Amino acid sequence: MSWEKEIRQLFAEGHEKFLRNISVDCIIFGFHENELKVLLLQAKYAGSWALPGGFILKDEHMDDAAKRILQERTGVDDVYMQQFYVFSEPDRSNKKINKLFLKNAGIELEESWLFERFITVGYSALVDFSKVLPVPDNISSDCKWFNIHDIPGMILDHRNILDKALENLRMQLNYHPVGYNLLPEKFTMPELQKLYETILDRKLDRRNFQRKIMSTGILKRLDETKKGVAHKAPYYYKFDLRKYQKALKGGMGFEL
Amino acid sequence: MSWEKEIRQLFAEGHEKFLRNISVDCIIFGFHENELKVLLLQAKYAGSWALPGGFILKDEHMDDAAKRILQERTGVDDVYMQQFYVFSEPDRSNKKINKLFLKNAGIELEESWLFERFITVGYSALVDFSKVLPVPDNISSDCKWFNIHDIPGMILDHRNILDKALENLRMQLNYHPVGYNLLPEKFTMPELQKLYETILDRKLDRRNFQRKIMSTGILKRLDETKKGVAHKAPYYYKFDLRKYQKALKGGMGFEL
DNA sequence: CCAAAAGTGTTTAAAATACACCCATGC
DNA sequence: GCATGGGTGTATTTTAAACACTTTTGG
Repeated sequence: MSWEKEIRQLFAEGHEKFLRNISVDCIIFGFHENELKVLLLQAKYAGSWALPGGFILKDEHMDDAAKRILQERTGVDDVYMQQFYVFSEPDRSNKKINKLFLKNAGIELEESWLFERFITVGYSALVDFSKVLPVPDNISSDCKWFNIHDIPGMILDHRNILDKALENLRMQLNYHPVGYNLLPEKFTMPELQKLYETILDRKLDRRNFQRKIMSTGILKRLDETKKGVAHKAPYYYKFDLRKYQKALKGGMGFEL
Repeated sequence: MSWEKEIRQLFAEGHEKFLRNISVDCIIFGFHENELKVLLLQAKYAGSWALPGGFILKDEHMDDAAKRILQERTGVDDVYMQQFYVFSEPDRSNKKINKLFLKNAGIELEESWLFERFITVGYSALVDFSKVLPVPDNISSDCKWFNIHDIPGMILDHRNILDKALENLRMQLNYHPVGYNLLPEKFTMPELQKLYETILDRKLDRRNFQRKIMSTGILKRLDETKKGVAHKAPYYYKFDLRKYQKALKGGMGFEL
C-alpha cells in the first residue's frame, strides 16, 4: 500500500481499528558512551520532536500496545517496560499539527478521530543501545537518540512527559534493579556504576556502591577480566537472571 | 428529567459528552472505629458491587473527573487524590452487565458506546469518614462503606483494582504523610498509630512510632488533653498544614 | 492503691557513610 | 617506577529497633 493511502486510511478509518481518545507514549532509555539517551522521532513537516507513540488496538492490552510500539521503532523485543503516569490535560490534541501534516502530505480530510483530544499513558523502557536500529514511523521523518541533557524542542507536552519519566526512573532505582536491558551481557563494575551515576546525575562512592550492589545478589562475578586496558583490569560481571527477575518483582529496597 | 430518560440519554448520546473507551474508578478510603473502609456502589439489578466510577468530559482534566465523581458520591470536596494505575485488560467491558441493566430498566437499545471496551484509570482518595454522606449514582441501588477485610463480590476486575489501590496506599505510606483527610482535626497519637497499623495491617511500636512521626515535623501538639477517659489522658495533636503539604510534595522518606 | 494506658528515655543492633590501603597495568 | 584506576577492608556516624521506667487517671 502506498504511503498516502496508508496515512489517509489511518486518519479516516483508524477509529475502527483503535480505541479512541487514548494513546500510548514510550520513553525509551538507552545507555551509550556513559550517557543516558532517549529515542525521539521527528514529526514530518513540523520539525519538532516527539516521543514514539501509538494507539491501542480494539482487542489489545495496553502493555502489548506499548511493546508493539517499542518493537516497531527499535526492533527490540521483550524488555522491561512499565506505565508510569497518565497525562490528561484537556488541550492535549494534535489537531493543528495533524491538519498541517495532512495539508503538506497533499491529503484532504475535514474530520478525523486524530483531531480529537487524546489522553496518553506514559510507558518507560530500558533497552540495550547496541541492539537498537531506530526506525521512524510513517508520520515521522527521522528517529534518533538524544542525550538526556540535550533534548530538542518537542511537540505538545512531550517534554513534560519525558521529565516525569526521568523522575520516575530515578525513584525506581531504589527499589528495582536496573541495567539488565541497558548494558551488554558482560560488563564491569565501573560501567554499572557509571550507569547509576548517569541516571541519578551524581557521583557515588566506588566502594560503597560495589558492596551495596553485591549485597543484593543480582550480580555474578566472572573469572574473566577486561583485557587491553590501562591500569588494573576490572572483572567482568553478569546478571544472575533468576535473582534479577525476583528483585524486579519483589523490590530490593536499597538506597544509593 | 425522569430517570429513564436520563439513562437512555447516557447510553445513547453519552459519547457526545464524554471521552470514549476510557473511564475513571475511585477507591475511596475512610477510617472509622479503628477500621479501614472503602466506599462501594451496588449495581442495580445485578446485585454485585462496584467502585464509584465515571467518565471524563470532553473538556475536562482527568483529575477533575475523579474529583467530580468523589464529590458526587460523598459530598466531600478538595481532598488528596491521585491516580495509581491504569487497567487495560482487553475484556474490560460492561457489555453484558449494561445490557441486562437496560433490559431490567425497560429500555431498548441495540448499540451504545457503553457496550464497548473501557480502559480505566484508578484513583485513590482518603476522606474524612464523618463528613461523608454516601449517595448512589443513577445506575446503582446502594452506596455504602465496607471494611477492607470484608469486601463483597465485585463486578469485572474491580476487586483487582481495589487490591492494587491498597498495595499502593501501603507503599505510599513510607513517603507521604497520611491522616489529614482521614482523621478529625484534633486527634490523639494512639489514634494516628491505629490508622497506620490498620493500613499496614501490623502492629507498630508505640514509642518508636511517636518519635518517627514527630521527627517529620508535620504534627503540632496541643496543650489540650482528651477528657473523660480512663487511665492517663493523651494529648491532642493536629497537623501542621504547611509542613504537611510540603511533605506531601517532597516526600519525607521514613519507614515504619 | 492498682490496673491500664500514655509520656519520656536508654540501650543495642544494623546500616549508611567516609576513608585507607594494596594491587595490577601501560606508559 | 609511577600514575591511574581497581579490588578489599575498617572506622565512624547515623538510623532503626528493642526495651524500661515513670506518670496519670478511673475505679
